[in-house]
Amino acid sequence: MPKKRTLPYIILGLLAQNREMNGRQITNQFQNEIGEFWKAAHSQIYPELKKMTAEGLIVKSTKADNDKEIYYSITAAGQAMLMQWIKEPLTDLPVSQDMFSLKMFFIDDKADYELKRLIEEEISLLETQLKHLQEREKLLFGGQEPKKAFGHFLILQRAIARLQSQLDWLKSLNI
Amino acid sequence: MPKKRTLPYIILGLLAQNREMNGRQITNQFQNEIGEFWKAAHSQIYPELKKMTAEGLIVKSTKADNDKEIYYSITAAGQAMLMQWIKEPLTDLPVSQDMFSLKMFFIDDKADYELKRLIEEEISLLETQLKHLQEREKLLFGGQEPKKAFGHFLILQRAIARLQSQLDWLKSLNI
DNA sequence: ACTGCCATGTAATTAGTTACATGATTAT
DNA sequence: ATAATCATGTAACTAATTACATGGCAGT
Repeated sequence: MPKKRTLPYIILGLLAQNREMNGRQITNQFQNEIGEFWKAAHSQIYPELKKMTAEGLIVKSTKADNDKEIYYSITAAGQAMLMQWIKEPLTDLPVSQDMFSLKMFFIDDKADYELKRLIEEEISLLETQLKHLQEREKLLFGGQEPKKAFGHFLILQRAIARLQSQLDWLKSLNI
Repeated sequence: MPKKRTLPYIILGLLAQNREMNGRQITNQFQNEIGEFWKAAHSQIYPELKKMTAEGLIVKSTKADNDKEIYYSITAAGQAMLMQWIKEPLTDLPVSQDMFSLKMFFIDDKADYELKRLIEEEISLLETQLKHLQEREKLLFGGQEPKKAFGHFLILQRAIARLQSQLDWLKSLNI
């Protein structure tokens, strides 16, 4: 039994929201909110789009004036597969491959300078990301609960709350 | 340039703390605290141990009465490489491949039943994990700040705080 | 002219997962 | 007896990363 794949579902989800996207537009999605939870390079996406087309989950088309850009749309079969995926129960929590925690884990001595250094670096990274997400929230929703894209709104709220609480915790340490 | 590896450093870190472990003991570490941040199956660990032995980062030995169990210890070269890794600056935040957030992201409608279902499932998973970590904390540290394994203590504290704040946030939602 | 971005693709390699496999020991 | 756990290993496969590659178009 092969490993459970995720990337095809993300692509289906994007195409369910947009009706038509090219490979580059899909790739760019991983630079914002989705990038908090999944990364994929264009070199992985283009072959995946071909595979999904062959499987009948998406269809491609080109514009009359520009045959360089290839647009994809979701099919009924793709829609069905996306819904089935969302309905599958959550079986386990994610493993966040967190270098900060991993390195900390191996520092035995409270007085080790590296401990302090790691905490400062992590605070800096978290603050930058928090600012970025707060700007995204303002840009996309402006503090208002939206009619559509409600899930998107929620995960952005959640990511912000999570960053904020991590920062609070780190700053409360007396190292 | 190949992708930055992490597993060898984790193995070095464990052997820096323990002086001698066999493959199974190393594998088992991924079921507790380290498992929050990294997963590895024994089928990945055994070949890695051989590779690291060939590179002179660790050395192997067997007990006189049991040649089935192979124990490994860290070398000076291994120690040096571990310290160098810890000193490398943190460059970016982890991507937690979180199915809950991903699925939520694709739900547009606040009234969609799947939204409520996902939240309930996530709460259940988080509560189970929180209980587990609270028991670990009691077992390992008993509420006391330790002299040694201070980093271990901190990441356990941090994981618990993070789970707690995620639960608070989910429960505060009115879906 | 040069830099950067749009747009798509392939090649080479590594990391990680699942499954297959063996044999010993311990508990019910 | 037989099931579970200890202990080590290999084989087959997939996912993902890095690097290589091409050509057009827009701005300075």
